[in-house]
Amino acid sequence: MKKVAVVEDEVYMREELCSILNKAGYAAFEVTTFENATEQLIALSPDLVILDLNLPETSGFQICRDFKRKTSIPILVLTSRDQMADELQALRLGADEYLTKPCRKERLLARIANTLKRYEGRTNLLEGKGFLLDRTTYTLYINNTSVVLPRNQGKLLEALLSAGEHLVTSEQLCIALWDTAEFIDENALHVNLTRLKKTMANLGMKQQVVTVRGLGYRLETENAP
Amino acid sequence: MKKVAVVEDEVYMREELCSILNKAGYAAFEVTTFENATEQLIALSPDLVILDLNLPETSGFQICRDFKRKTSIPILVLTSRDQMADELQALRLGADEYLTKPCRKERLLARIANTLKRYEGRTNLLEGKGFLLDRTTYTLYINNTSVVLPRNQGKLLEALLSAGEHLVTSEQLCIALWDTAEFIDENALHVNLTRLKKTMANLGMKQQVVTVRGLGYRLETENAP
DNA sequence: TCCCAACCTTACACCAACTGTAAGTGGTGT
DNA sequence: ACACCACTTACAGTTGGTGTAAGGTTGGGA
Repeated sequence: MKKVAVVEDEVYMREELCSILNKAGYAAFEVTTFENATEQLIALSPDLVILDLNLPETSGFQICRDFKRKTSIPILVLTSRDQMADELQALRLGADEYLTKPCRKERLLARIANTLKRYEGRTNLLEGKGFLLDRTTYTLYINNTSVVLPRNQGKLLEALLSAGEHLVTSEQLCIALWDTAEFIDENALHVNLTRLKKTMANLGMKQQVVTVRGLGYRLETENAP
Repeated sequence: MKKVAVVEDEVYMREELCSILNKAGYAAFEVTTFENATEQLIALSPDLVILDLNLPETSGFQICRDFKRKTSIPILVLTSRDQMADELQALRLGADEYLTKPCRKERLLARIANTLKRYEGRTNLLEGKGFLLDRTTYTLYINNTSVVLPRNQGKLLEALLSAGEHLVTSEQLCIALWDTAEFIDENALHVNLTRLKKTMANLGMKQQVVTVRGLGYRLETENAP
């Protein structure tokens, strides 16, 4: 059953929403304190967030941006603010839908279902500069096409990618590959790195693996020519 | 530059839209005859389609369904029909956005940008009941996880899926597998089908392969228990 | 009821792709 | 110039996908 988080300060509205969601077969969770709403949401890790914009103590916009920066969970903004500027702002900050109150429950449910559908399978995607990586299958999406990376190359790219563009030591990479660093096989690691570099180059990826002599490796974004 | 197709019968509206799109940095393409609109769209393969519902000779709903069955390109419905029933119907048939005319261009552009962003990397996904299939790599997305199908199983599932739930003959499946039906190897086909059935069962998929004796195969959706 | 064709299952052997090994090359700092 | 680290390449073992073939089931017509 899909989890939906409801971030709304007005009690009656919140309960009404939860009731609708539960009847429609979702598991609804209420967020009732807002100063650390983003952390609460991350801890809850729902499949979708319904977010009001007018909140006490903080702004819905703020939550929207913070949450989207850390997750790829969809956000549906449901608000009484009907100014276009608000809508544009919310969409720009990463909201996936923007509905204004009052909103009939059929429309709300249809939009929720629609949004969830489009996020199907998107849960395990890691985001790189100009590409996406599925951490489960190591399918790489780039330039409107996709390739399945060999397992080792996938693991390496995942390890590098989840470090942002920070340095990753050989040891960490060994653990990523073989779940142990006891008997580090530097050679095998280098071979696998070479292979990854080659396939990334062949795909024309914007990010490339850079070695930091004596320390480890990191991803680096190519400068525009 | 992203390609946007405009399916709209009213000349003034169409040109206006294209002008807005071009100014915003998209490459706009007009569709002006509608009886084979789906084929035209497929041939064009834009990054997004703007679709009117009231068209001569055919229905926007029809186009929406047909197009979504064959591609995973996003559709933004832009129509003067403001009845909720129309909106629900469009969303159910696979539309990604539903805007009613008149619509300010800022809102339209914001929604377009938003939709395109969320479709990044998803261009080759075929949609099944409760799962998605990447036609390039045969990565299967189901239940918040993903698996890469062996190539033959992927080809078979792709062939079955793109026929909706209609019948597919052995001959068609052979062509899908080996690009020829000259020397049909019924046996090898059956073995591959068995394998596909087994992996689908193991994944607990809602759709399953049903054989129609003497005619061929088709996908069937399991009834709820 | 029996029979035959269509279909399914299973096991096995071939083949392609990925992986680690190992030997040899390049390049960087002292 | 040397030592050390990093890279490249080739090769062989392993794994997993595929077609083949043989035997088992199913279903509809005589």
